[in-house]
Amino acid sequence: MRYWLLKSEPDVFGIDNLAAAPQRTTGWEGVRNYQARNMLRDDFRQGDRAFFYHSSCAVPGVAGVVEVVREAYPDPTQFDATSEYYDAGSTRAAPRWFSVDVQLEKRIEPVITLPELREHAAGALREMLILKRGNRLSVTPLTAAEWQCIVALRPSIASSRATKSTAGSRTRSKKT
DNA sequence: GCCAACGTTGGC
DNA sequence: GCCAACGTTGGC
Repeated sequence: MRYWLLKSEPDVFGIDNLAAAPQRTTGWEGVRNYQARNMLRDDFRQGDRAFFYHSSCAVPGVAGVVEVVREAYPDPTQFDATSEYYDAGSTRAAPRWFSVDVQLEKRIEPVITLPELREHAAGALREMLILKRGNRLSVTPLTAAEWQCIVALRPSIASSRATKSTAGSRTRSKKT
């Protein structure tokens, strides 16, 4: 199982929207960056977990934990001429963009803020992409160690579900 | 609103 | 294939 961080602007779609969605599940649509696309399409697996991160807002930070409940399928918005994500250059026969479905597992309250994450920028989160200058990728991988570090910042997260054993699992760090 | 950083585009 | 211009992202 792998770990991820998914960025979203709460003004567009935030943790409140996800909590209110049917089955607390949403398609992760609108990703239009090839590096991010490749991860969604090739690397996301059912059962992977991700942090839901609020960006471009008053309090940037980690607002929830989600689980990947459906692996990659063509992002429907690329075919919708009325969507801001429409891509006239993509076809159903050879779709260019992909989505996965994620389900809200647990809100994180209060949000783990960016300054709080930065407190660990010299330690456990030293390689965390989102803390690096200029990183703009909306989909980034996390190592198991990074995930554990962040989870440990809010003891309430651990109690959200029966702890799955992660013994023996490995998280591959991906070149980006 | 500012600005740094990055990805994409397009001329050559 | 180079690279400057441009648009976007995202924190502040």
